[in-house]
Amino acid sequence: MVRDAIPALKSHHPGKDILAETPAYDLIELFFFAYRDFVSDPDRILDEYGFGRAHHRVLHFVSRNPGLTIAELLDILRITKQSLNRVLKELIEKDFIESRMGTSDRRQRLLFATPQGRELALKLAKLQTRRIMRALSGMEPEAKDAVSRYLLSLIDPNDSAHVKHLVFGSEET
Amino acid sequence: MVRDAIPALKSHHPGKDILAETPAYDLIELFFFAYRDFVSDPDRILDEYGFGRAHHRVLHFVSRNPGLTIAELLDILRITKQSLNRVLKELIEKDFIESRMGTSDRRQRLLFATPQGRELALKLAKLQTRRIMRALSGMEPEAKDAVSRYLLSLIDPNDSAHVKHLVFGSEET
DNA sequence: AATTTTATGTCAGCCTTGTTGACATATCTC
DNA sequence: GAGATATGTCAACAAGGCTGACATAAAATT
Repeated sequence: MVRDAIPALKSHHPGKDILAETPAYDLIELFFFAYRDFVSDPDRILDEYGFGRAHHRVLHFVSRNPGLTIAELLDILRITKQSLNRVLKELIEKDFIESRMGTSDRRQRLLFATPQGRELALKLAKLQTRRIMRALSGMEPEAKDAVSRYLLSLIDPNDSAHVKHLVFGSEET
Repeated sequence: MVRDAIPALKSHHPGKDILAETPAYDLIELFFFAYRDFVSDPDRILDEYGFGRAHHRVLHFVSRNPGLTIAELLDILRITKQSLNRVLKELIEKDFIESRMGTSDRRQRLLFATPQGRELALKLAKLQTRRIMRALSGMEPEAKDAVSRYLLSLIDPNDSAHVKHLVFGSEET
């Protein structure tokens, strides 16, 4: 480990061993509190529809990726198909998501948000965006990019390519 | 795009609709994926002890804030005392946390992590720190500060002072 | 054509972690 | 002494994870 080659890893306290990894309590705890509040916004609205966070996640990714298959969705959410099916069934019954048979592979189900589903997904995304914009508003323009790169780097390296494609891959306009 | 259907949402600059708040999908989704992976590291170890994420949160904040009271812990975690008590009881029984009667107010319970508790808390914090350091390692030194300020600003303004004090306030050694 | 693999659905039951409501106890405050 | 406060506890319930087993249709392989 060529520690000195990476300034960010250099120790501020010369006595402390860098390998002991002084815990980054600040970033750990801020992450917890930020996430806690970040997901609380949608909760209130979801309640009115009889939905929970699990429904939100499914609706969000389906709305953002029309034609998503069950397998791809499972890979994104990292839950079992039984867990997914419970909430997905409700979203389909209440007409927020539509499931069509695959065209090339007819075993697959291609998922689409209905107009009603897209509307709710957008409403929730805007809510969260308002919080994000408020946070970014006081910061330098480069900050957003730094935050974005930080979050991306927190993701398991195995998945980062996949996530990158999902998040940035299909930029319309 | 039926922008003209809702006059109140019409933009001054065609194309850039301020009030429509184009969703920050990138930061929304990256936050989800980053958090998903961030909490997954400790999960594996907690399993070996028969603990879950709820135990982790309690142990973490007690370890970081020796003498924390039940009320303060409830305020941090935002859960009911019944939920807290379930996991706290287990942590006390298994000797990871110790509960002492308050000195000035004997109704209060002051919580302390035992040596075993501190050890586990530290082990988990180091695991998460490793992920954080890996993410920061490729970035400019100012990036950490930007991320920190961003996360802090995501928190409900009502709580940010409290969180700031909790996270940065008591820098011991 | 027969077989195997794959994508999905579904039943049944369990666990963790959140919730509400009611009630008990000790201690502090007025 | 009366009332407020900090905590503990019982019971029941809900959301959203999990495992295991089994079913079906369609694709892929042999």
